[in-house]
Amino acid sequence: MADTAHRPENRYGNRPTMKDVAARAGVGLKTVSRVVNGEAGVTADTERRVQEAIDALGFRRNDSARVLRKGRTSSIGLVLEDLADPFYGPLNRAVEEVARAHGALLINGSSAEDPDREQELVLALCARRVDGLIVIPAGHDHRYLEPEIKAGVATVFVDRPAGRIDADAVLSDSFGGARSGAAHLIAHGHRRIGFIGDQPGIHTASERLRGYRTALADAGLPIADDWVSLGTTAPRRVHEAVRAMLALPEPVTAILTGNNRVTVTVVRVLTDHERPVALVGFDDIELADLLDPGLTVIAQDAATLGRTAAERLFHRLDGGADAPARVVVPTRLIARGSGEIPPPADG
Amino acid sequence: MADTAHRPENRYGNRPTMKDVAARAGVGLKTVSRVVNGEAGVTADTERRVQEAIDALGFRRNDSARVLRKGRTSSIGLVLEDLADPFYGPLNRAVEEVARAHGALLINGSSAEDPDREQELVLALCARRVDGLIVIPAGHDHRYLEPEIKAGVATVFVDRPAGRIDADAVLSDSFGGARSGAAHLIAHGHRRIGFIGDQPGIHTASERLRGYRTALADAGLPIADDWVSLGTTAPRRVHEAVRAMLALPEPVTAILTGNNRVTVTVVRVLTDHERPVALVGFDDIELADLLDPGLTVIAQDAATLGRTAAERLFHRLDGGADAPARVVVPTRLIARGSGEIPPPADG
DNA sequence: CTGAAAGCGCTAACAC
DNA sequence: GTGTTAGCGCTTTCAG
Repeated sequence: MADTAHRPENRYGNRPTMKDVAARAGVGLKTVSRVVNGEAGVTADTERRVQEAIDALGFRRNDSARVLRKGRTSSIGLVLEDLADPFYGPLNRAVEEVARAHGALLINGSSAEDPDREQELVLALCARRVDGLIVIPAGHDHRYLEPEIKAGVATVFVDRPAGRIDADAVLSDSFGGARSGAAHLIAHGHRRIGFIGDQPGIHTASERLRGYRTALADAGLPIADDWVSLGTTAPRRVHEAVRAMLALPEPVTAILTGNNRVTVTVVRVLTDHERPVALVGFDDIELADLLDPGLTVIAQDAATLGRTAAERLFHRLDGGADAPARVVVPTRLIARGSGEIPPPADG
Repeated sequence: MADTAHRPENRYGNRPTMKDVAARAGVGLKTVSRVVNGEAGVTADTERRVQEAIDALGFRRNDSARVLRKGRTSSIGLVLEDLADPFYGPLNRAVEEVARAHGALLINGSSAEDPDREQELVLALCARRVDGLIVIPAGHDHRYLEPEIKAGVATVFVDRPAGRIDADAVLSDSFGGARSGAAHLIAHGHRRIGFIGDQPGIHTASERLRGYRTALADAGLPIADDWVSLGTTAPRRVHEAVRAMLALPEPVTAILTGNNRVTVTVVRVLTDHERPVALVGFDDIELADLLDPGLTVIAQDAATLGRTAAERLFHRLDGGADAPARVVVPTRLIARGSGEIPPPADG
């Protein structure tokens, strides 16, 4: 047909349109639209004829066109650090469930902890005109989002706050969690407690360090420089940090870790160590209860983090115009054995 | 302005369009389009003026309109069972990386192992006109996809094959993996080996059962009915199955599990059991090497599964028209101790 | 209850 | 180099 000759090659494989359905059913375009969208005002008989044409043609509404006209995509974007990280799985799922309840689809992407990639991804999502955005930030400067937010893209940050802009954020209680973890070790008699954390530029990492420091200060305990190690979560780096703390003239008798990647490496090192060393890890880990001793952790509630953020987002989309707020989700200390090991009698 | 009065309320928060940019820069619409898309044929001076207008207005191209015109969304859909399941994390990420390399975004969703929800999600993605679809099927009848596939939606199934349609599938070697796991236990002297698997309706579950049966048959070993238990992965169900096998007059001396949820429960039960029982689990588990004994597993390569499926998808999108194929990704047995426990001397 | 016309914001095709 | 026109497939508006 001359009519279709102008179409781009792979134009949806030449799918039928409402116009095609209308022609086949012998009705007007708008009537098809009414049937497809379940609107009232169509005779049962007309509806049947239209439905037959739809089935015969294999018609499915093109939401791209619908979106262009309606101005809403009914989709939200979620940018996280790594889709493969088990910590983000429950968060991702929780966001999805809320989105689903609001009839929205979820577009996902990983920043790979790279600020440029984060920005690229976020702006691509804005170009797609997602209704809202949930971001676990990799970068520290989100001013690039200002025009987008001004233009109406609701945005909620999770796990870490936004940098240099005022925006909603839903965060775990890193400070309180780390403080309670350190306090737990102190309560079990430890006086030389090491902290092995992530890079201090990361908000949660510095908050956890602050919690550790506060707990020790509150207990009137000093902190030696040798007891604190911050850096990448690379096993090698962590491995060396642990060995160094245990090789001190007065070695640490307990360790608090700043996240689960660090924890795993520390567990491996301690398994080979002759003397028992107490350990409290930040973030829960699957099977932590099956280890011997069981791993005592400060558990974050990733699902609540995601659900809260998504609910906040849809609150905004529903017109909520209150000032940007910071919501803090509590952590929970789960004692399983490793954090209850007492210091050696001579320590 | 009267011009904007007709617009829907929340129309992208009234973002500027190319027309607005053109007016402000004093150029034609097409020139703006050229600048935005980096096309050649624009003077450096014109380009600068357009760029200034873009920045001043905070313009960002509306991809919804672009998609409508171009006929391709540059997005693919991934439907999996549960975004929160750690097994799917690496798969998800691998798919994302391939999509990203092809300039496509990823729309994600969970079927929650519910065929109706799978269908609903898949059809919603088709309405969005995703270029392609990667599906971990929950249901067993995918004929609902026939019109979509015919209309040009490339579709690849992963982890389990499609039901009642002929489509590409990328699968783990469930049969070979289970067979090698059982053979491993036989090689270590076991003659009474239990199998605790998932519901037999699930393709991978029945394949793994078949691998178990084949290994025992190949070794000339009989299989008692009491040694095989299939059903949900609910801890309670698995717990009872294990206890029953261990309470037989001639109890099993080794167990092969059908997936990681089952494995976790079995480990818990065996920890409390007086006699050591050998265990090989299907699927690797984080920290499996830290358990005592270390957990011997048949590891699937979820990332390869995802990458292979995504590559196949883009191969199709690039015009690949070969017949639907089934690609099998090998598994790997990782011996860590639990699978090398010998049977008791009297067994 | 039904349909014709306009237009969402962009790109393709073709002028100039 | 640049601009004009048409139209992607749908929803909105308004007239029958």
